[in-house]
Amino acid sequence: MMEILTRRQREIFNFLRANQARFPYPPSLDELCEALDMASRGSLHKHISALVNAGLVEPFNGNKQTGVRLTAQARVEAREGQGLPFVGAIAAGKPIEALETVGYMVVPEALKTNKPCYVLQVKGESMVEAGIFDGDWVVIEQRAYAQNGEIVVALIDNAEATLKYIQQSAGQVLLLPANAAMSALAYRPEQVQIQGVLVGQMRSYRSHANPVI
Amino acid sequence: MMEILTRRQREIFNFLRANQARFPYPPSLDELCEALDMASRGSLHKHISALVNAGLVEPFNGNKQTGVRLTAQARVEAREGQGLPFVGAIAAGKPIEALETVGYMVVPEALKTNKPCYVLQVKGESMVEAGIFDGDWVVIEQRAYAQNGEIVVALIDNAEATLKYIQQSAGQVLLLPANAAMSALAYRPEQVQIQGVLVGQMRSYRSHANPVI
DNA sequence: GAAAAAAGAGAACAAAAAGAGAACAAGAAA
DNA sequence: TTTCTTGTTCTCTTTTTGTTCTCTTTTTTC
Repeated sequence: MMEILTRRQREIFNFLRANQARFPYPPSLDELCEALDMASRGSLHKHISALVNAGLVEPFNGNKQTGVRLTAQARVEAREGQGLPFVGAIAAGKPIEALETVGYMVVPEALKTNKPCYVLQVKGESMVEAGIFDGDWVVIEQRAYAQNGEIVVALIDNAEATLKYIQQSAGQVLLLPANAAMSALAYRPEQVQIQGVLVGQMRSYRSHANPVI
Repeated sequence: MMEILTRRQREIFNFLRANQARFPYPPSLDELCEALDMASRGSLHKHISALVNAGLVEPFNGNKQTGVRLTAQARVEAREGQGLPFVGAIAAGKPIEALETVGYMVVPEALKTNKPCYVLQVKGESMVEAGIFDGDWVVIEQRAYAQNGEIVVALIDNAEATLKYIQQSAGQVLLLPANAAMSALAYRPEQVQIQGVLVGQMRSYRSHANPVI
């Protein structure tokens, strides 16, 4: 009954799971062919049939319905992976490590990468000229290095975490605010630990919006 | 009784849902035909009938009323859908009515309200000082009125749509950009039609992020 | 390398869905 | 009245979609 999936079948299932938000409506076999860069509807049908058999995709003519849609079970599984960890606010004098995961926040696909990401709330005015305001949420891709000019979460002297533009050169790391009222700070490379790079930003214009689920 | 909608039926339903406030009055079948770029009223009628059957659209002759209007239930369902309609970019010289629902975008709870909302992509620099940049996505609550000081999507002379601060007084409506290089514009109240109010904003720092596809 | 399994291309087919267009009655507007 | 718009019902054609084949290519396994 519950046959084991082949590699390609699992590949297609993962594609469906990861991209269900891409399709406004359950995709037809033809549409899926294009999305998967396949030329033959018949070939794809073979795979989808296997997924139906495995209980991961709704059968077509069982319901009189067109389009490939995941079963409820498969969908729940997909949603668990949708939220990013929300680790609270980026507060001066407090390393990110000290921040626990407070909850999870659903973030649009376009605002994250396919690497591990987390969400921070911004405190302070240091990046206002970059369009990042006090209270905004930022999506951070977790990594320890950055390109010059990127906006990073940097931990300074293992004590203070800030969101700033970074400019690295031999023997010196510059952290540049986007605020004419503040000045750039220079550090030795060993003082600065990159905790992630900005990949997305969000703002609510409601007074008491609560992001966490 | 509650039949399952076909793809086209759901497509049309979503169109209605996303555009209900864009029609001053409930649209007739002919008007909808034009909006949907269909040539045959009879064909559309078939779809609308299916929606009536599904309890999503008010029956015509039940009420002695013309025009297609959603049922109360359909409005509730609008909230259950996880994504908001993404209606494309807000471009100068183009009324919002002309924009179709291009797709759907998953938006954090904190960035929307419990009223109908939709997502627009911002074109232009008129709101940079409010932290809204070219290419950002904004979440708009669909309503026809606004408080002074709110940022609104305004349709001017039924032709041009923009995102601006609004300042209404007797006999005059001011639309204020957040850009020192641009100047405020004054209109008579009847020239300005409010299409929605800004409730959320998002930005991606990835190069080619596509929210809907 | 041979055999087996998996994946793919492409054609053909039936059913469903979508669409065009005509016709008609009821009502509103001129 | 006449004219126009509205919803409604038809028939007919076109397009889309799932399904089932056969055949070829690629990958895996022994």
